[in-house]
Amino acid sequence: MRLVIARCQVDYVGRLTAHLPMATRLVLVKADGSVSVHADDRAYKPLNWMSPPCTLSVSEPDPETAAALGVTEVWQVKAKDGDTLRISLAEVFHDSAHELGIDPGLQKDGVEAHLQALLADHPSTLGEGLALVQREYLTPIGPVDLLLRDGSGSYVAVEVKRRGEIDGVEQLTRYLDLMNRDPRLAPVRGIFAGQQIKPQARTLAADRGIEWRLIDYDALRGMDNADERLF
Amino acid sequence: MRLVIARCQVDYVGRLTAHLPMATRLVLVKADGSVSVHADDRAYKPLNWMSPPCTLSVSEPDPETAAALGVTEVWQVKAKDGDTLRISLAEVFHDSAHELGIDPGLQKDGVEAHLQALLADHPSTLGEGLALVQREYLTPIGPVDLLLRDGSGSYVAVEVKRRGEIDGVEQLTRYLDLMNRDPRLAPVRGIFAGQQIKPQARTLAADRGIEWRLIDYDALRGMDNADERLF
DNA sequence: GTTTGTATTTCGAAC
DNA sequence: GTTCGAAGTACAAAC
Repeated sequence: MRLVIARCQVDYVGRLTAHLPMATRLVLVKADGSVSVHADDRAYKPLNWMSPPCTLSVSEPDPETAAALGVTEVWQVKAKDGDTLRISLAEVFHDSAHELGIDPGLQKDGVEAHLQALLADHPSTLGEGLALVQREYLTPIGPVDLLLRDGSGSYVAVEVKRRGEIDGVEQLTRYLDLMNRDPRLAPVRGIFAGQQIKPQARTLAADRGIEWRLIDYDALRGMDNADERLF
Repeated sequence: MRLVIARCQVDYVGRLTAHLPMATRLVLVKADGSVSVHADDRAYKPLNWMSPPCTLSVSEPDPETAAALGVTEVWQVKAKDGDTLRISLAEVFHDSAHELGIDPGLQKDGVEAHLQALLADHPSTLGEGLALVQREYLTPIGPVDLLLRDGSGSYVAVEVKRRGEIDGVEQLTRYLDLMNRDPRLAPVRGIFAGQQIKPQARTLAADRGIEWRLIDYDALRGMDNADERLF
């Protein structure tokens, strides 16, 4: 990885045309050839970037820009589809290269899938007497996250979201409409479950006769660990 | 901005739980307090990050981790809602700080808007005998980029994209369906125009009876300059 | 302040 | 390879 701190001007021509006036910035050139330009704020998004695969070529500035802006070097980063990032470097304050090696990669925990798995193991969290029939129960328009059965034998369709929003309620509504047309399943009621559920999603769910449940992920995980310890 | 290249282990607890095993990475600490951790690939997204506002505090590792992993320093980055990024530093290969100042910011240039303006000025580029009726012709479901009329007086709806993809064809299809229900407009035919048009967009357009046209942006701009010179 | 929509989205999985 | 959906999405505009 090469780290360059320099006064530079950046021009991008590709999906849009963008221009960064001359200022001091960090330019990162990574081992995969990708290039990014960072300002001194914002953690997530670079000011400008070129995703790999792309190729960097260094050239001299034309005499006028060299004279006018003090540009000493021009980096041209090109993608296969012609997208171009042009970095015109003036003063270079820092320039260093480092060997990093391949990263072992991120281990994620707690995504929607895990939430679904935990709820599948502990369906009673969603309501007294509920039992799992099937995960990812397939309907013609897609899979229902959890299909449960309550104490009286009625089916319950559950949609699990990390953050419950309106579209999730719409999705569950479509499943319920469909399932309730199947005499082997009907009547099916719905539960919308999420770590968070937006106010409007709650309102819509209630309006559709769908129950909603807030899920305490940490508590569920605790139950799971307790299980592992017990058995 | 502080640049640190170090062997480190990273743990994030917040909206999810994530873990990065010990490896050499770049850690960026920006002037707004934000922190990001980069591997030696991918331009856009850091491996891990903490968005501002957040606060960084440095502490000693507990003796066991210090002994086991060689951790010499622990950085704890906390957001207001409790999200925490913990960076456990072992070997530090590089550590430097730089004053960058406030960035003047990105200037985006709407190529699509310009393309539309140029085509409005030169509608015959899209076909013999075509003349402009209106730009941004409003339908109940949104504006059609260009409404033209051909030599026989029939209307032509034009959708302009820098990169034509399937969704653009779908959009134009909706406009055409609607406009063709208006007896004052019907029959309306469609032209899908773009600097690039993806193969599947071409296929879909053809299938829908929509013509597509590749636009030479530079040539159009040339025509525009020529006009300015003439008049 | 909250909701909605966009992004040079990126990224991964399913098909 | 293409399409679809999720993301610790981030980010800006509209309400």
